[in-house]
Amino acid sequence: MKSTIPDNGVPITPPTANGGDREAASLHGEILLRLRDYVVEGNIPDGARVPERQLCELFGISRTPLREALKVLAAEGLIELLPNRGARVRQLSQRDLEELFDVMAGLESLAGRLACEAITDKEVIAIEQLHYEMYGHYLHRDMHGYFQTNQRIHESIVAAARNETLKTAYANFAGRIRRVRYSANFARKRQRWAEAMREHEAILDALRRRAASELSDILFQHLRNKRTAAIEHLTEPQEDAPAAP
Amino acid sequence: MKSTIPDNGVPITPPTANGGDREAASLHGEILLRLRDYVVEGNIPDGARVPERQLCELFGISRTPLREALKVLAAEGLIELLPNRGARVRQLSQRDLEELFDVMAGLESLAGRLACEAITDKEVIAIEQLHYEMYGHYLHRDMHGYFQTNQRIHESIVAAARNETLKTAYANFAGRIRRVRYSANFARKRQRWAEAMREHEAILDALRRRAASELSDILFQHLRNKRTAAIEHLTEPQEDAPAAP
DNA sequence: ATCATCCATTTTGCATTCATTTTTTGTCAT
DNA sequence: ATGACAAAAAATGAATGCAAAATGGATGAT
Repeated sequence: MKSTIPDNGVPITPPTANGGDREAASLHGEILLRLRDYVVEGNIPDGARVPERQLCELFGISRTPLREALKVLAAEGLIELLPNRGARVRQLSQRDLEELFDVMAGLESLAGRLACEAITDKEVIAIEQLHYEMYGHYLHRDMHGYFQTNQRIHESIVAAARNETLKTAYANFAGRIRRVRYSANFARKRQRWAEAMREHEAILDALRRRAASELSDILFQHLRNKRTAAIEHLTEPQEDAPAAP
Repeated sequence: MKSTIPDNGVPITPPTANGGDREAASLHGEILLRLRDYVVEGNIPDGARVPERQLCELFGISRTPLREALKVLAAEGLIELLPNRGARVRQLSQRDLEELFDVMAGLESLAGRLACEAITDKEVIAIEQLHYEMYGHYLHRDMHGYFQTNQRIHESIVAAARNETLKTAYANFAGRIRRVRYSANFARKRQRWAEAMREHEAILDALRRRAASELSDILFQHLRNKRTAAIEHLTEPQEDAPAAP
């Protein structure tokens, strides 16, 4: 007789679409991670077909695990599956991007709200540190450093929300956008940069006061503005380098 | 020479994990839909292993497409993959449920915000209609009807957000929760029911005024309260049937 | 009786094979 | 040359095969 009592093995495969952790016990899991990076990093042009056989050679595997990974990437929205015509890299329309940014904004807005309930003083201080670091990058017009620190701040807020489900979803959507960022590097307008700094001040302030609703609002607006800048950048490609305040 | 110019075929496979639309050109897509339903409807007990071979017989297919579907369901978070031990239905801890509810709350909060930007008067009126209908169910203590209408209201709000990406993500998370709901039927406390009605009044009011931030707040709080009720229900199983106001 | 060990059976993971469909190439008529 | 058509080649999607691992049960020691 077969028992339906759950066994207590440890799940190795990520519980949900997962770009963060670098674990992989099975071949298909390993391939999933590698292929996702491969696509996100833009090794296949937008809208181009995913060369199944070539990738098999590249990774040194058979088609079965690769195809399994493709199905997952399709579910994540990174690629599309065409009936009898394999997979192709999903080309995001401007509308798609707007939608993605809005969802990201919603998730971060949520993260801020939850963070207010759970964040420790120590964590707030750490974010303050990052904020000043970022301000330094801003003053030195170091865009790369600025972006990196900016991202760390947003990640810190998501981490402070104490919600793994949210974190995973956030990582998933971030991955989809990152792919676009690789091809078209988002340069911000000077004006927008100063604005963003001010918004970050407000974020920090609301976080200090644990003002959940307020933080939620500010974060959404902040991401919304980012969205506008990004979309504008896509339509009229180049923009001036940022200058000091 | 191979061209990298995108061909213009029509993608049939859902762009992301998709429980809503009933399309499927490929076998694995068909199986994905059927298997997802099969799991969500609770045909396999919590934490039990997913019998690969049996399901193949049930669906009349070979293992390959089934295994592909399993990988996707794992990515969606409905099942877990154990290395060399197949798949098992993911058992959600109380913490997992709390997280899921919070993410749902965040998504609906976002939906409300976006809806305020895009919703038409006609749509608002339609939601008002649903609201009165729901009130009728409330007065008649028709819990089933109440739930159904309630769900339609929330879906209407999500639809009014005009964001397919959001809608898809919402459906995905809703599916994960629905599985739990099948096993433990969420009965609400009488007091909570009256409260929920009041909250819905406020939701409708904010929606009429297109008060984005306010609606966002109310929706989050509304879902938060739902969460509390649901979790309480899980720990102390049964509760009284709702009475008239 | 309880527990550990070994072996048969089953299951899993991946590679390989096979039937279709699509894509490319080649031919011919205009 | 250009286009239509047909055949060859390649690809996709699914089924099958095979080695490795896990499971279950029998055996034997304590």
